[in-house]
Amino acid sequence: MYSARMATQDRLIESTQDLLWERGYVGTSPKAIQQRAGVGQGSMYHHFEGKPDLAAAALRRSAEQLQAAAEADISGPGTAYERIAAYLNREREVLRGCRMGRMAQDPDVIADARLRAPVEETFGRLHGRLAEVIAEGRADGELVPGPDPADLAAAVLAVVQGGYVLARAAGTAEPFRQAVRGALGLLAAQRTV
Amino acid sequence: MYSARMATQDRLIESTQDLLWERGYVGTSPKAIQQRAGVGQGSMYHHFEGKPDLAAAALRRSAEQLQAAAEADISGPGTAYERIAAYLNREREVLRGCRMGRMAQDPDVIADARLRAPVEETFGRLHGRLAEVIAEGRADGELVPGPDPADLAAAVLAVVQGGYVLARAAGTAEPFRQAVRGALGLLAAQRTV
DNA sequence: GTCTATATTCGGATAGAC
DNA sequence: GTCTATCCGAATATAGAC
Repeated sequence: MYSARMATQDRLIESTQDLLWERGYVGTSPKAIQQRAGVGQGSMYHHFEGKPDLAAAALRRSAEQLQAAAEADISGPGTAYERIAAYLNREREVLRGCRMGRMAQDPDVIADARLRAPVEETFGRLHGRLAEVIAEGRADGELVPGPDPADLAAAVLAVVQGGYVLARAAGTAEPFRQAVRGALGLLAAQRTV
Repeated sequence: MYSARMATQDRLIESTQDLLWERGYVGTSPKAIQQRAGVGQGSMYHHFEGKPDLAAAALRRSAEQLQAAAEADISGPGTAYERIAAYLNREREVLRGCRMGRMAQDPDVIADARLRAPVEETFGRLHGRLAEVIAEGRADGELVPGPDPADLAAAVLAVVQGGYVLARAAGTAEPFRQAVRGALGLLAAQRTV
């Protein structure tokens, strides 16, 4: 249930964002969305064509938010290592998992280009930015020559996404934190300092 | 549809294993299981109490199979690095994702101790074995002193699980392979050789 | 052990009044 | 724009015949 001040569309979108995060696409029903938004059936179908349409809007918004948050860390001040560490250490609410990564598991999302696009784009951009930061670190002499920056960037992203998986499986955030420490330990060995 | 030779229970369990992998727990209906197994309603409810019971049996079996496969790589011949590389490079059918990791996303699985146990146990054992191998590599002088073996083991596991996520999001196996190459590149730098 | 009814609720949506 | 009524099929099971 959201502020009565907020526009109906926005309440519907936010409810959908939350439910997709918690329960995934298959597990999210229009009725549940309406109830959480405090909105009736007719209202939802007036503003959106149906569940896929609303989900697409919710995923687009989540993608924007996630990209903005990650960008803030990755493009912050500091060395390449520090910026990657900032990104890795930012992650929060580990047991809720990643809003975008979760969607990658859902066959109905993967099968629908409109739903998959925000997910693919989010990881594509993050990957690109991380690879740039690593390449800059190399160029500056901060990092030793070694594995392809694109490969390292993928490994960093994977540690985060996999960390979420391990944490949820374990019922505790500890595996996520271990994985991040492990990855940072390995990256630290790449520094010339 | 499975061999008519196979016992009804086994056909039901295998159908369930496949469907849980493809569609997750929420996305898997008793009817779909029966159809894939070529078995009627009554038959399924004769052998199993219901969907949760059947899912528990399927997850237990998948857990055994996954653990055995991973154990074969991790405990094979070679140095610590080579055994980890064997594990990382073994992964297959990347776009299908991990049968166990997928379950970690499903709230109904996570919430039910009986369903979550096989998932938790699988990752727990894999983590333990990987940490042992890394610790052995340290003790043998193959690997330089560095991050906690438990942290490195978690990072390795996370790279695999996260690699699956990135690959499915991208619609191609490439991100998985990049992440594995990146992780192996970082691990290679830990060798004393 | 397996099959065919039957039951109940939910999922996803349309129709039309206000 | 929002509400209520209604629709149809799927999800998950139970009952009882064979």
